[in-house]
Amino acid sequence: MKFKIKNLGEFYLNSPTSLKSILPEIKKLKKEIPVGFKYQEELIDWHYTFNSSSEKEVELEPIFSSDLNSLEYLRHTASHILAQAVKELFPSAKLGIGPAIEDGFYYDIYYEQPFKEEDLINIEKRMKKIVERNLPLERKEISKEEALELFKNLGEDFKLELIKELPEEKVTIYSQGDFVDLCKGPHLLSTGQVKAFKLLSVSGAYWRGKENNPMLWRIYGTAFFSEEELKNYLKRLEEIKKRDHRKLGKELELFTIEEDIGPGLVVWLPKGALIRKLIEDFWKEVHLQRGYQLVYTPHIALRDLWKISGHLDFYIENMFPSMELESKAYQLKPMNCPFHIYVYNQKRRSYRELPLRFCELGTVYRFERSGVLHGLLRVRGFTQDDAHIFCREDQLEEELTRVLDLVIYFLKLFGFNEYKIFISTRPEKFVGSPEIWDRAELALKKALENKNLNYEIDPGEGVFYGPKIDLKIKDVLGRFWQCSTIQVDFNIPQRFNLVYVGEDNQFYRPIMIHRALLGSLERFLGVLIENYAGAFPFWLAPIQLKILSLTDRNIPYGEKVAEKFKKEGFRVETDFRNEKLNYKIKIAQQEKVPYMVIVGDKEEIQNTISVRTRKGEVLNSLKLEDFLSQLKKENKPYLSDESL
RNA sequence: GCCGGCGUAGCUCAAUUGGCAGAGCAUGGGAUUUGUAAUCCCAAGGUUGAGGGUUCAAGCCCCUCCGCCGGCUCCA
Repeated sequence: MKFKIKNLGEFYLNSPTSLKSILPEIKKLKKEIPVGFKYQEELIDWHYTFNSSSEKEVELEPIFSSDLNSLEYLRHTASHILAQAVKELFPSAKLGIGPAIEDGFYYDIYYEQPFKEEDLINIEKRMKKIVERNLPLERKEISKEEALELFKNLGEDFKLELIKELPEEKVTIYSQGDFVDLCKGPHLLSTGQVKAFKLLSVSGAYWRGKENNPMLWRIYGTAFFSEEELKNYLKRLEEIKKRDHRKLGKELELFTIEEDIGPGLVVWLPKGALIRKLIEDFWKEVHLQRGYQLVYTPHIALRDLWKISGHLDFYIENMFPSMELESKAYQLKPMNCPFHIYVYNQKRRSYRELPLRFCELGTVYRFERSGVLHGLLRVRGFTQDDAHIFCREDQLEEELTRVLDLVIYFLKLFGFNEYKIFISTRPEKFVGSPEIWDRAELALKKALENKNLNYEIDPGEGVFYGPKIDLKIKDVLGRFWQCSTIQVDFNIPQRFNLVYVGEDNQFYRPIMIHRALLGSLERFLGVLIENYAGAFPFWLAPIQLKILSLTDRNIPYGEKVAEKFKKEGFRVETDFRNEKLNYKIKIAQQEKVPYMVIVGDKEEIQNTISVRTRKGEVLNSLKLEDFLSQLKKENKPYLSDESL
């Protein structure tokens, strides 16, 4: 068998042995030794054995430690080392699964007692010893029967369950020293290659994520090829902690969630409310410009409305319970769509009127289980930047394209230029005909292609009423957040018997698009706080300027300056307290005010101002008029691409 | 909801084996009149998340509940 390895040359193997056999030859090349290989889009390791001679020539792409894929090998091996360490320290522990994940790895392990933070320290120490032992890994293919026998003897009940469900006749196992695990790989050559790792946390996790299954302990960790990368990652975790919107929200007095008011219910404090107002005003303005019509609808409605819409059938576990009043049942709304249906149904609609686009910043209430609430990102009452578009089928693609255009316009405005986009297609249980689903899915794809956007398909993950596009935005720290969603709905127009009159005077059913661009204002602001680290751009800063007086003598001049800014519509605060300038700067800096305007005797005499930016730049003796005209230019939503 | 951890002044955090609840910041008063990230002094501030129990004595130990944090699951 011939192996062609990109940039490394050609190698030969006669009998079916693992790739390790060619390792000595590669070592002779005195080049970096690959971590593993990519073979037909799959990651394989040195332990991999090509068993048939039918493939005479095999092309392999080497994967080096600089390649992102290499982390999969490292972390997967790290998770085995973790499992081995736990088994050595706690022999009665039973192993669940232990994959490599985005930022590290975990292993789910059953044990009679919970693992504590101190246990993690000991486990980590034992892991270091296993790394020092530099145990070579071995891969073996065995039959299912053999595997069942092996793991039965080891008492690994969870592994038995996994093996029974595997479709293949043969399964692979990896071993290192005395430790054996069911695993399809890929792995490193030996445990000694795991250089920099750290265990991070432990928490409960149901076996296979199912609530009636037993709970295992999930130990999380991360691993890198160098100490430096590990250090950088830990630094990033610190940075994430510093930017936590719950912490900044308190420090900057943006919002509060009070035990006495209720879990998951947000109170916007004046500064946070102001940011929200600025975004809302802009949002409304843009929507009106783009052919949407603004509506307002109530927060509760008769419960029967939700019977017609189908929410009581498929959404009830997310709804607050009903309220009885004068023998009528009312329901707090979990969604805005039924209300917009009635806006549509105010009169007989003609094909000429379509598309109709109704938008609303609609506050909805959804019951979320107590354990999942999280700051602004997961709440029980939130305001969607919602809209429902009613259109003809032949308008679907164009409408979807317009929505995408709008969503990207908004996201760019806030500096989000990278996205992950997913199309969710027809699930097993669905309404409407397969044909109309196919046409809608095609419309979604075409709309994305019209905007030159890459996407992935989530097969079968659509809601039962129609396919959808979900958009995840990437923030400055490289994290992804789901905000925007665009959903096609064949169900609700039918349930409410929506029609329009066509050119031929017949009745037709419109298609409805649900869409939220920012998602919910609560979540979006939470993401924004973290993205900006609380330092909002000038147009959104709750306090744009702070006037700092040097001494009490300068207060009247300071007041005059403040008035001029206020007259131009800027948001100004003054700090005329009898304190040192340093102190006032420190405070303004903590408040993340974009510009500190300093007035002292010198400025007063020259009739100027001195400005310090929150980045620390100092501009002395500016003419007020010059600074004002600069600010006027800056006081607009930021657009990275003016052509949008 | 489940598992583990946590809950002390407005905020951030101390309080040894169970032995008089304390500091910094913020707040109020006073002194000082200040030049680019914290001037000094004084004062006030608490039913230690709530309720119950053990004890001569509970912030600390036990039970129940509430909330928060990290996960599981779900999603805007």
